[in-house]
Amino acid sequence: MTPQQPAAALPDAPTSLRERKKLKTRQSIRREAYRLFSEQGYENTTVEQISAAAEVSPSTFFRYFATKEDLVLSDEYDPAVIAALLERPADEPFLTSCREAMIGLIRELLQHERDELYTRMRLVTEVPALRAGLHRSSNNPQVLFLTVLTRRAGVEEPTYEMRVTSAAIAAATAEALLQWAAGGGREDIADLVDRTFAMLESGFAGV
Amino acid sequence: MTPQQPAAALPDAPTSLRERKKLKTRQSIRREAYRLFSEQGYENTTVEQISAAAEVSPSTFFRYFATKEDLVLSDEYDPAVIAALLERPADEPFLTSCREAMIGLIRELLQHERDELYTRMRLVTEVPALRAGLHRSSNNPQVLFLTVLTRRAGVEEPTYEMRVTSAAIAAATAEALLQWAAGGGREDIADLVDRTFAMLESGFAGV
DNA sequence: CATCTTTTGAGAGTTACTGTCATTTGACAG
DNA sequence: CTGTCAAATGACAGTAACTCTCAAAAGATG
Repeated sequence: MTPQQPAAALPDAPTSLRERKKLKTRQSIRREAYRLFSEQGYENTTVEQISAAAEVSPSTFFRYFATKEDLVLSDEYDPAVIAALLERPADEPFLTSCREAMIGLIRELLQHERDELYTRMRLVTEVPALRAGLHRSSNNPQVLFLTVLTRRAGVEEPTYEMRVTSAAIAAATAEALLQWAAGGGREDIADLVDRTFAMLESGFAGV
Repeated sequence: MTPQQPAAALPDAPTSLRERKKLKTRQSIRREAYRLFSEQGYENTTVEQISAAAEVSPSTFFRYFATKEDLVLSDEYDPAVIAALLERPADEPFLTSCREAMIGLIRELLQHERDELYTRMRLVTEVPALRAGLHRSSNNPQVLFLTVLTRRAGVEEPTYEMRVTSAAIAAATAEALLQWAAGGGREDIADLVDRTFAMLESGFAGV
């Protein structure tokens, strides 16, 4: 491991008034939405209610979030994940790169946004629509891994092997996060991720 | 491998007139739907159009298929998959059981319903909504594998290790089928599945 | 043929989204 | 401070996938 900078996981503060207002609106929509979700559930909460609570029009809601699912599933971590993966030595086994990168990022994330992450993952475990939505191309972690894998190999098109690898890693990682949320956030997530990758690396020897 | 009966992959013929009619309606809806999909695409085809073409009311459509996605994603293979998996020796590594069971089933399937399988997988590769829908609990292969794993271990609740294993296997198997469809159905699917499981078993050694 | 049960169709309602257009609001030059 | 332009917003109309309810049609049964 090389010594690290504080990991640019968080985008920098906006400058103009316009940008600041947009950010506030976005946060307001998210906050009100989560509040309503916790009070009456995801399915029983309409976009109209969320918009009203956040004091914007439904039109505006959909300008900020393409779908109601995106409210929960979209994040801004993609660039950080890609960066962390690319920082790993290119000759390291990809599984190792992923394990180290993911553990580092998640640790970072837990310090700053633990509650939000927990709420979100909790929702994903409980709402079937969200669980499926995880695999929509817009927020699919598989394409992230695939992107890095392809770039690392220095080729244009990913091979079949790369796709399978990315799919398996994405599925396993998602399972770790879901397990963490399902367990009330009490388990050590780094340990979960570690165990998960150990299984992948060992070819599921014990099972 | 034990010698096999002709694999009860297909449910037996219905008896009463009522049952025969229901089956015909179901097939008619599916057939007209696929025809319309191929003519104008999945997204551009409405349930109303499908219902009209199949000469049933939209109400009836939703009595036969819970959602428009289900038209493509639902199948009747689950019992066959479970049976094939349970036939394997319980002390065999689970990956081996899955590989053998899946290859056997897919071979069987290709002989009888190759065209339909191809059309469906093709649609899944091309329509993002369907790709995500693959992970809805109703048609999620992961829960299939998980069911068998749990039963084989003779426990009530699946362990975390079982969940990760099922998730990885399901993701990898899906990738094999999708790759087969994406390649125009020309590749040998048994070979694809074989390569896929080899990757899982080797711990993705090459990557 | 009469009756009971299952299947169907009609219709009204909900909700997530899309597209358009006029209005508002912040950015910026003079 | 003012006028102008671009970006953001809201109002509104429309679409399509469902859901629910109820009455009519059709197969099952004695």
